[in-house]
Amino acid sequence: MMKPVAPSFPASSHDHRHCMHEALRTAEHLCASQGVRLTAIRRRVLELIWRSHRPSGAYELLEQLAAEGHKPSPPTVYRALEFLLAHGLVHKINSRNAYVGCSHAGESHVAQIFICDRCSNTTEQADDAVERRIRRNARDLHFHIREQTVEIAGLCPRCAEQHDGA
Amino acid sequence: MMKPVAPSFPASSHDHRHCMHEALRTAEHLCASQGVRLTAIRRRVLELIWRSHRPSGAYELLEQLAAEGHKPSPPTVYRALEFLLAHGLVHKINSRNAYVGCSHAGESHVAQIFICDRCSNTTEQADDAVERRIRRNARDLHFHIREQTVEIAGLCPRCAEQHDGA
DNA sequence: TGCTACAGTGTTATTGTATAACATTGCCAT
DNA sequence: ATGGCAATGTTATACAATAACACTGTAGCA
Ligand SMILES: [Zn+2]
Ligand SMILES: [Zn+2]
Ligand SMILES: [Zn+2]
Ligand SMILES: [Zn+2]
Repeated sequence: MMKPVAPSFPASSHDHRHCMHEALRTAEHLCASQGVRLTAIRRRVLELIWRSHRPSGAYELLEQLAAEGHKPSPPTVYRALEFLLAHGLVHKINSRNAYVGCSHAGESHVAQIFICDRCSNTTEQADDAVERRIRRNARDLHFHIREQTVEIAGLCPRCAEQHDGA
Repeated sequence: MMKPVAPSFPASSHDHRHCMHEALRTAEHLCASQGVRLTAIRRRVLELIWRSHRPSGAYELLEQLAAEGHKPSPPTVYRALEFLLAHGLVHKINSRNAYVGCSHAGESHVAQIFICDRCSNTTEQADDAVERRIRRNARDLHFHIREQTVEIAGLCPRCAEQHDGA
C-alpha cells in the first residue's frame, strides 16, 4: 500500500471521496482516543469543510447548514470551528479568514500551506527543515514559539499552466 | 557607525525615536525615488503605526486620528494602509488584522515576523534560508509563489522571563 | 489663463468576520 | 432526583473591510 507521493497539487485529480472519508475516520478515532465528543454539528462542519481543498469561510458554512434546514447562528459554527482547531482537525487560513481540513491530523506537525490565488485550492506540507530553521531563528532571538503560521499564496500548477497558455 | 546587532527583541530597550525617524526618512526617500506622493494622511498613518513595534488595527488608527480632530472615515485609513502596503512600508499581520511598520523598507526581502502573545511587540527577520527552502518546496510542487507569509506567535524574551518568574 | 485629466480624499452605506453575554438543554455521576 | 458541566441556542453587538459615488486640488497642456 504505497501512497502516491503527491508531487503535484491535490486538486489535479484524486479520489476525493477517499480523501474525505479518511479525514472523517481519522477525526473520529482522534476524538475517541482523546475522550472528546465529535458531536453532530462538529462532524457536519468538518464534513462541509472537507467537501473540497478550498478554505471555507464561517458564513459560507452557515449558509450550507441553513440549506439543510438547520439554520444555526454564527456562534454555533464558530464554536464548532474552535473545537476543530483546538483538536488539530482543521487549519485557519488567516490571509483568507477561512478554514481548511488538516491533512496531517494527529501527526503533530508544523504546517506550511500553499493557496492558489485563482482556484483557491490548497495543499499542506510539513517540512521539518522550514520548521527547524524558524525555531532556530527564534532561539537566537530568545523568543518562545507557541505557533508558526506559514501561508504561501500563488498559482497552483494547473492554474499556472492556464495562465501561461493565455 | 555600526548597528547594534539586535540579538534581542526591539522592545527591550532601544532608541525608538531614532527607529521612528529613520523609518519616516526612508519612507520619504523611497516615495520620492518612485515618484509617488507620501501625502499628509499617508504620512500621519505611517507615523502612528511607528509609534511602537506593536501592530495597529485600522480602527485603532482611526481613533488616534480622531483624537487629533481630524475624524476620518474607514476608507480613508484603509486607503492609506493600501498605499503603505503596496510600497512595502508596512506589513499586514493577518493573524491579528493589524499593521506594523516594515523594518526593511526598500530592501526587497521576504519577512518572517515574530509577535509576542503577551505584549504584542513584534520583530521582523528576513532569513534567506527560510525563504529559499519554502521556494524550493514550492518548485517541487510546481507552485508559483506570489507571496510568502510567515508569522510566529509566542513570548518575547522579556515576557517569557516574567512568565518563568511568576 | 482657463481647460482637462486624474490622483487623492470625503461621505454614506453596506458587507463580512467574530465574539459577548446569558438562557436552555441534555448527559452523566453521585 | 439532582447537582454539575459540557454543548447548544439566542440576541445583540463589536470589529474589519469594501462599494459606490461625490468632491477637490493639482499638474500638464492649449
Ligand atoms: Zn481530496
Ligand atoms: Zn489553482
Ligand atoms: Zn523601535
Ligand atoms: Zn512580550
